[in-house]
Amino acid sequence: MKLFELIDRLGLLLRSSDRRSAARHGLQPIHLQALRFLAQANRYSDTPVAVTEYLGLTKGTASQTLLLLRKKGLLSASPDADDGRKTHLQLTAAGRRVHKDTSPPAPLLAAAKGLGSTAELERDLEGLLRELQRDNDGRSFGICHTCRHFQTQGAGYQCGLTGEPLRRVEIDLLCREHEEPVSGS
Amino acid sequence: MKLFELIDRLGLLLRSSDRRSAARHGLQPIHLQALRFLAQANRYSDTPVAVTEYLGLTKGTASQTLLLLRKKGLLSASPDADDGRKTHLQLTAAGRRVHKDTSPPAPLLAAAKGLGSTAELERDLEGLLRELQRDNDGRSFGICHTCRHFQTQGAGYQCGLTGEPLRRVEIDLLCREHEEPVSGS
DNA sequence: TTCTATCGTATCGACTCGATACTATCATTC
DNA sequence: GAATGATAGTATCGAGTCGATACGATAGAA
Repeated sequence: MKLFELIDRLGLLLRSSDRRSAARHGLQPIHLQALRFLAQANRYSDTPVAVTEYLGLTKGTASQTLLLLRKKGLLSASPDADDGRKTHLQLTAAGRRVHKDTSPPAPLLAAAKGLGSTAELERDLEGLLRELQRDNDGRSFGICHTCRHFQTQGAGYQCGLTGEPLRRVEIDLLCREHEEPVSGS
Repeated sequence: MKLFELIDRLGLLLRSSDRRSAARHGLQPIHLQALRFLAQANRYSDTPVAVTEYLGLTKGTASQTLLLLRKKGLLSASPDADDGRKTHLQLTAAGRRVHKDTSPPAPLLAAAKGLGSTAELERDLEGLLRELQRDNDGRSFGICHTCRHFQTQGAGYQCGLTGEPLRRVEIDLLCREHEEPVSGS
């Protein structure tokens, strides 16, 4: 199972690279992961539960991590207008600075340069990812406009699941409710 | 930088999968990583320093992790015959059982099945890996017989760096001193 | 209204992790 | 041989992750 060893080792290297860049900001690797996700999450996915699912933690652990990020001033929180249980999280200016400084890690960027085209590599990894997350928790966290529920509405867009209209900038973000289109469309 | 996001997410899923299977044995993900490495490490690499470098930790942290694995009876340690500073680590029968049960993680195995040939994927990942570890700490931890110092000696093998003869089973193991062959050979 | 599911926080104990300090052994140099 | 420096490993400390458990608050359904 050579493929596993390669991915495993790659993950190890990226993690230790993350550890170093996180340390520059007084953070842990998991904090960078959380910031990366929230920087790309749409309005249905910028909440503690979504972070919990994405990072594969329990909600208690995720809550602690997010609390620390808020305390450090990298995240701000605002209550949902309609649902009193929900909290929406946004990167502050400081949070965006940290995110920009650490994503993607410079070493990987350099490494990819020496590889030429990455198109088929990306296709293969995508396939692997889809299979894995089917097993994991069922959530794919895909990009909004590639979703089964994504609809065009005249000149605009809307989500078929919630019925809400979507702004242009939202359709490229990650969504917790994302589902692969039914095959054969 | 789509490639980064894919690898990042893949690493996250594997890690959380590791976390679950580690928990079944009362362990943390890092313990599985250590066992995986030691199960493949040759006689120059089955020591705490090698684990330290491979996992990208500090030696203090690695020492603690290994101590716990010894306390749990998954690793045994024996002093080096020639160098009083060195300690060699071996998986015990219990350690091998845990390793077999958790490597590779079942979900990945299943995911790879639906992918067909993984040859070019592996080639690409290997290239990426080589670049990354050049940046990281310089050590590639490659397989003995692919090393610049690997030599055949009559019917046997030997390491050109230490001058020691190598047994057949050793030449497929990972080595801390591994160096890519000089190009053009 | 009651029941249940969901969202989020608080607390506890085991463990990771880096930093620092320390011991012991080997290698080099004088 | 003795001093010096490099290498291998351990011990301890504080901050933080992490799962488990418990809890409170809101929402939705029966």
